[in-house]
Amino acid sequence: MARLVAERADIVPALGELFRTHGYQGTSLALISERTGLGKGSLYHFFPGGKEEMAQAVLADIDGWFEREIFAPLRASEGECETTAGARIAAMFAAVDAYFRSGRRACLVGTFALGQVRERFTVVIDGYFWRWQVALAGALARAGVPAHEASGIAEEVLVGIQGGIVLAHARDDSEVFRRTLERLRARCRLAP
Amino acid sequence: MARLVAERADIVPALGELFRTHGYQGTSLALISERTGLGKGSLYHFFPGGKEEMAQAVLADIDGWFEREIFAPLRASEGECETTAGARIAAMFAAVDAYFRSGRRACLVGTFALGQVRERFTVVIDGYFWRWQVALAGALARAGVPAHEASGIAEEVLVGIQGGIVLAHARDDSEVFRRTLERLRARCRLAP
DNA sequence: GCATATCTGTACCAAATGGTACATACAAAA
DNA sequence: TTTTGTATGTACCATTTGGTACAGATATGC
Repeated sequence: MARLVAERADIVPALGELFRTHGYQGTSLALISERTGLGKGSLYHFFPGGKEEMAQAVLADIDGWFEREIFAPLRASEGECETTAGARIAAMFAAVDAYFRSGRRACLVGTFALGQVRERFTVVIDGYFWRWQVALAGALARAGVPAHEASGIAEEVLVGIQGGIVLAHARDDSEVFRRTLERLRARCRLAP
Repeated sequence: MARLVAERADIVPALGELFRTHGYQGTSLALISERTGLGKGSLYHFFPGGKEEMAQAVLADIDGWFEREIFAPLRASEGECETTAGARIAAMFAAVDAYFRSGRRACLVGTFALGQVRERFTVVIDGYFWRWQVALAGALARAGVPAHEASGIAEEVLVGIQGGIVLAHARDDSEVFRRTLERLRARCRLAP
């Protein structure tokens, strides 16, 4: 009985990839057990709430990552550090491209939003998109975009990212996603 | 044993709504049986291939509907009838808004594209988006949009529709979808 | 009226589902 | 070294899964 993981956080990323590619219902405990290498004993030790708690943990992990790597940097007001708001928006696009692997990786929040499972995770799903849009709109305003346009453009960016992921998957082609990001970047009045 | 349906086409729409909201794996035969009112006997009579054949039938049905109501009208060259290419594009947006119920109804093709199920239905998923984009690009060109821009704008429209659906679901708000369509309409240089 | 092809309900199947119980192995603190 | 809390594997559970078999009901053509 060699110990495989020290804490549950160690397998959350693997769980994330499973839920991404197989959906909530499509991710069976057998599959989870196989991919993580952990038996049911361990799984239910780390996640007493079973599959639902695993999904919640994954969503919290993703939410935390975006908060740290995307939302917070966007919100950081100028003066705190030397980078401009424009540079931070550019950094967001780069991070998004990397995170979603140019559209080859699905957005778990978006995937959950589309199905019936949404109801189980409403709060997280709702918060994720709202906080992203508000943070981006703020950065856009600080970058010189007229206040009444900022929120609309931010919404446009989120729509584009999600749509780009869908089309990239449908066509099995990451170029659609890259082109979309490029276009959105231009829409934010940033140099490529 | 009262007869409920004359032919399998009668229950395909109901199957579509089930797959839309519960996904492929989430749609169990028990659920199908309950919602359609048909027992397994009837279901396997109409769809000997089981669930997979049901999903294929639904996709074929959807594909046929879009071909008839969206793609073909877009392709129709001017002169065949009196409407202009611009009017046909406007009609497409209206039809899309109605079909997806302003984003409250998911796109089954998009949903399938995101998950692992994609592999089972690659051909249909691929064809659906390509034919749509090509037809729309043609109509745009005929409406006066420069040829080198038409395909890009068409892609932008498809991305926007899919992204709009995702965000409308996430926020449980159809306004995001309507705003997106409005914006895309403007992008096609059409009056609202 | 009768034969035939088309439907439909029920019973059944093996496999997989999410989940529980518990004895055992391990590591770190005492 | 013993103790204690943390992991882990295995066996097991009821339920549900997708799918089959088939007898009986219902239409339709002759």
